[in-house]
Amino acid sequence: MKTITRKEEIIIAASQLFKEKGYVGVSVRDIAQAMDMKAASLYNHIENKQEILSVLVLGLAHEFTSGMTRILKMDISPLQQIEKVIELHIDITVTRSEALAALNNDWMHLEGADLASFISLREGYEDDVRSIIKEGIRIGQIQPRHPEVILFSILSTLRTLYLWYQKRGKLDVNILKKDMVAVLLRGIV
Amino acid sequence: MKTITRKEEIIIAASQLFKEKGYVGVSVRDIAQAMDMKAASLYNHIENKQEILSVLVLGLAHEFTSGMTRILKMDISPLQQIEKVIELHIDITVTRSEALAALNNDWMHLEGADLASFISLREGYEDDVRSIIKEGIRIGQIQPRHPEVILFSILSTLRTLYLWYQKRGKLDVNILKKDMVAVLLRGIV
DNA sequence: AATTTTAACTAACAAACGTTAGTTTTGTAA
DNA sequence: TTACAAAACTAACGTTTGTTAGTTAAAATT
Repeated sequence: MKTITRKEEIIIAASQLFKEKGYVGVSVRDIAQAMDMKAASLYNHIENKQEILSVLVLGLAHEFTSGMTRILKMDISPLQQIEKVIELHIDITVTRSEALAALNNDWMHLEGADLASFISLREGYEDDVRSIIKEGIRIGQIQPRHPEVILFSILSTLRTLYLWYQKRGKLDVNILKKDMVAVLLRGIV
Repeated sequence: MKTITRKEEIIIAASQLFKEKGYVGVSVRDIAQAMDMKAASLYNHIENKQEILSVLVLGLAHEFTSGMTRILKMDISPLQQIEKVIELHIDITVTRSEALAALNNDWMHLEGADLASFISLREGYEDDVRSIIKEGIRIGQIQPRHPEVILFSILSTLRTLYLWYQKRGKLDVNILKKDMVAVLLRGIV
């Protein structure tokens, strides 16, 4: 029985506000109002405002990293790994779109160790995708284009999918995966 | 002789700060400091803080719109029009990356008529790209995939190019255009 | 040389910010 | 029923926010 703590409720409420106005644009009083309580009461559950951001951003970053670790362990071709990466992003987009917004737009408002930790996780993740692409090129499975262009064009599409997914009536996830894989891998012509 | 006004200097300085910390994360005192003056002095040149954002975002939105108008007037195929759209985005990314950051991340902090005007410009622009894609599909030049997936995957890549362009050593614009067109249109396999 | 305009300054404002301290209410366990 | 812990409250704090008013120095115009 997975029960939800008050702290988690606060973080969920905050993440929805962050998605609309950004971390700095949302005050603790805004968050409190969304929870139907007074701002000071929040501090019975959280240490400070930044902890909310940290839980959202670092929590999600670890989800990506562990997803990547799982993919790298699979005994499949680079191209199939890229497919798995696309599916990973889509799954996370569907289930955690608010946290994704925070990760994309507000990570720079982390400080100290949390900020350093996030940057390192993100760089590691990009390095992993880059390696897959390079290996795919090496064995002739992927076109010998500048790897950075490929890396960027795939990742930026996947990273901003959350902006678009819900707006367009939440179409079926499996159809979305199929179409995204097709468009990203095989192009549109 | 195109001289630069003090107001424009302020807007340029502000846009660089906005790119790092976001519109709400930058105070007018931050902007003043970057200009080596006191915050109150800014108000000899601007009406208020939001005017800076408005000039950046709406100015750029009109650049996109007029670029699109130019493309739609050309007597070329849908696929060639998409190519032109890609080139338009790359040109703007290279010359106006700070304003692009504001347009992407801070447009929601506009208010009233400016906000409405931006939303309408953006929707019109997306409609234009969508129409090109649909026509391309109709005449068999573009794969009969869900047009929204194609639209989104191209636009999101182009919109976030600014995040990535400068980081990777500002490679040659023409090479970039060629590679982006290839990856976005013909895929990577 | 006198006048006007431009663009900086200092000082201050009311409002909003994140956060703390101390107190009261609410729900659970003895 | 009492005792305790959890979670709300009120009140306030020191800062920072965007902005205004009034003043002064320099530059341009008459």
